[in-house]
Amino acid sequence: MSAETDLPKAYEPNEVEERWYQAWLDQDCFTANPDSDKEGYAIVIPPPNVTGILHLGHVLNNTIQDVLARRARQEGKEVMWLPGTDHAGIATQTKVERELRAEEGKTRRDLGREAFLEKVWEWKEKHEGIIFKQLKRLGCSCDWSRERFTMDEDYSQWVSHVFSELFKQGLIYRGKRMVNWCPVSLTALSDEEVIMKPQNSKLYYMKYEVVDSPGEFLEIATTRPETLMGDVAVAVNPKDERWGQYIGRKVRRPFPAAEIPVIADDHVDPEFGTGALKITPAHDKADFEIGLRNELEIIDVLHPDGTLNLPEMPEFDGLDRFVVRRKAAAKLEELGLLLKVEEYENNVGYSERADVPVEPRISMQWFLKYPAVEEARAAVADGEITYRPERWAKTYAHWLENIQDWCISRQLWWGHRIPVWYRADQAHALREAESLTLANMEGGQIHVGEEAPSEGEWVRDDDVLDTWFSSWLWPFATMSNLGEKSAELKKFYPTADLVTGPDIIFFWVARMVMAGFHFQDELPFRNVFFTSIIRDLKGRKMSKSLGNSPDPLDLMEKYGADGLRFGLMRIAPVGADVRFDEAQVEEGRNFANKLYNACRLRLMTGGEVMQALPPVSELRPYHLDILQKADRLAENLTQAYADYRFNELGSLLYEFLWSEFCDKFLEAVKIDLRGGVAGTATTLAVFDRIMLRYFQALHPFMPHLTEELALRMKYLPEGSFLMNSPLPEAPLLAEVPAAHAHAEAVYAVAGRLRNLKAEYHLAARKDVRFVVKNTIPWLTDELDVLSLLVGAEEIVVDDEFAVTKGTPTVLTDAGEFVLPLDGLIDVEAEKKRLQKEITKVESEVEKSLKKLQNPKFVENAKPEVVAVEKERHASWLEKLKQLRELFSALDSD
RNA sequence: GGUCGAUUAGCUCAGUGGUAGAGCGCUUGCUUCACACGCAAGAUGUCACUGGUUCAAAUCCAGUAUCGACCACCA
Repeated sequence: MSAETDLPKAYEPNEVEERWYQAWLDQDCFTANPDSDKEGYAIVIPPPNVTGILHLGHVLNNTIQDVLARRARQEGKEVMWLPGTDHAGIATQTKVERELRAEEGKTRRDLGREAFLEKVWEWKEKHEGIIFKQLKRLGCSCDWSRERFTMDEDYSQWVSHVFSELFKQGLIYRGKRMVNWCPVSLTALSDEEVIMKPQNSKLYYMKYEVVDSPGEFLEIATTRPETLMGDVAVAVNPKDERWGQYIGRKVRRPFPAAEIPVIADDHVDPEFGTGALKITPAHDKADFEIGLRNELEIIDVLHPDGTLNLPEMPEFDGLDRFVVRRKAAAKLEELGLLLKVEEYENNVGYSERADVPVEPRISMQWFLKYPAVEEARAAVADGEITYRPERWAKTYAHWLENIQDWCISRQLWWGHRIPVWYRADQAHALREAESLTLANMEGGQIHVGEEAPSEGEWVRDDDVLDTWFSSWLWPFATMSNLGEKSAELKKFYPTADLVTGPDIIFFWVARMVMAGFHFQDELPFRNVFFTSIIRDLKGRKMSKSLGNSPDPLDLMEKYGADGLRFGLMRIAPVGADVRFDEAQVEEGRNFANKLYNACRLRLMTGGEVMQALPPVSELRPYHLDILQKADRLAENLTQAYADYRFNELGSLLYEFLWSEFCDKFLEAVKIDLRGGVAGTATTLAVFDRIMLRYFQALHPFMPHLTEELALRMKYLPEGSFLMNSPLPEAPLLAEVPAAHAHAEAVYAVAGRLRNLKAEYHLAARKDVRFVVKNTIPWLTDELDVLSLLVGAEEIVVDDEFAVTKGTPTVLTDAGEFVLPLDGLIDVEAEKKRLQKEITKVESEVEKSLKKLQNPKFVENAKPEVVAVEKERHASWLEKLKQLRELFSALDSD
């Protein structure tokens, strides 16, 4: 016996996985060659935050990408899976600021821009790469030689170039606009970074006195009394009869005291509150619009950090907006102007990162009019880009059709600084200018570009760009330097598949499509696969604060990377959320072990690897059956890949190996595998031919295990890798002889006989004998296998066998099987068993009869459906007849 | 308010018009010379509800309920 028999009984993945990953790296298996003759296939990774760590969402997402990449290699394509990270402006800066405050008690302003940025770079150096180490542990076949970062110098050149181009095209402008302001991060946010959350608020009803009619009041409802100091008008709907008489008159704002006009505006909903709306143009988007329409003054009463800016009212000045809300309400009450307060649930916009309510605020920002909007819309609508699941295409289209200019400036330090320079002598005026456009550049007042002009003194804009303003260039800026049509770009762009979450359709996917068209004249990817959100068993999102998010590294330690990959892929439905259960990963681990043990069985038999199949004439039904199923598996996998049905791929692979290959085939040919029998060589050949193909089929899901087993089984020449071996094209069986069907028949009979044994509590007994009567001819050749499958001493053919009363008998398609127990069995028990079966069969007969007697069924149904039904009915009828005979034999004395 | 999903076994989910499925869990029996991370047998369903289309509906259509996601300037 060889050393292989000393293989441990259970597969131990950890050492194997580490060893194979290193081997792949050492042999440059993941490195893409842009000069290759093969067809190019590329995926760009959705760049994780540079200092991020791996969570289950990443595992799902990246496993899918790895499966696609590995499959594409097997299909003979030149694969480039390009990895990289995102600088994640707000997220990273916030982390560093928090650390700075905790450790040194300083703010970023205490350090100054340059020193602070140095800190952030240090932080980045310290924490970057963690997530990639984790992806390597998972087995991801990224081309690590091409790792990119959105703030790499080359990449930054792209960002600045794109800004300049868009500015020169008149698509970027600067202006004072109402934006979403985060009072904690002290920066503007895009609409997409604002999360609406339902909030238990209060609706305050108050009254403003009518100036020309003392004692008469206008009633107003608001959720934000803290902004009333910025009120410049009260608006009512012109059609609202209750208030029409006040339009054009004035009411008294109680504090600071002022007379403000009552105006008419269609926006006001007469049904809501009192039908009168206080107008605070500085602190509400809708009010701002109304202010513009009515040329109202803008009074800003808030500091950027959300505290009140109202020196004339020291009781409020400097206090937080929410404190002032209560104080203002109290003051109204004191003044007798507060009518009532109602509980009220409304939606409040929160800052995605800082998780505080955003403040609508007028500020000077840079905006982009999106380019290539129509092309981007059409690409998905016309199917040039395929969305999976398709329904996200509608979400995408809706966004593009209602697209708003993108606020791209951020009042942060970490990021790409806006490449705009102001002439030093005019800097102050330019910074405050109502608008800045192309005209200012043409007039020589500003310069746009990464470097200041050599002549004269220039100062740079202080703001940085939204992180997504760099991410949207990802598919091509990672592949080429500015101004260069790189080999990579020629070979791999457009990329094939993008795998990402539907939550970033607007942030990222849509914008990449626009950038692709605008800057490369070409869409950036052809397929977008949207992964599902992973939830816990209670349906909650995974989150750090809930503590319901298992660490993927722990899971890999416990179950192996392959186990985690397989478990997750099997449960990832197309387009719905996944409820994560560790038991599913355990299942993946168990599956790896099952395969390992099937191979262990083969290794224990020993013998050479069989390179060719014996002629079909030498194959038994079990061989034909499993070969045919292996071919069918390959076809089904191809189809499932075409449809991106990863969960189905998992199920197909699982089902074939466990149910078909192990439970049926291996059990049927076990004698051969113990060696030294006539059939051994044939069976080994079938095993080897199928298993090599199966390793390839499974490889994208379980790359480490399959490489390891292919090596141990000596299926591949020394030094070659399973991951690089192309999928075979020809099926294992060119033609399938009819005898393959005998195998399934034997398995079915075995099931019935095992069932019978169990009913008489003989499941564990190996010494039982069966007699078969009226069998079909070919079965006699298969009785040895049948005995093995059933766990019987022997099964003999004896048409003359006299069945004594009470002897259990089962009817099968292959004959009448008797389990002679010679009086051990209670006649009544056997009658009961038969009666149960008769009842079952009777109801089947009735069901199919009913169907066949329906003339409309016979007329309208497809002929093959009717034929099947007829056959079914006939066989049930025959069975019923036989069962009744058996039963009456018991009954008669 | 609008849009889009989901609802199938105790749990997680497959199932695109023709006999309701898998894994886990549960019950029973097995330490059988690949595997107890295993083997064998078994029980378990108003396919959310109400209508409609059809010879035939878990499947197609309409509505209802519940849950969820996204969009939206009712303060």
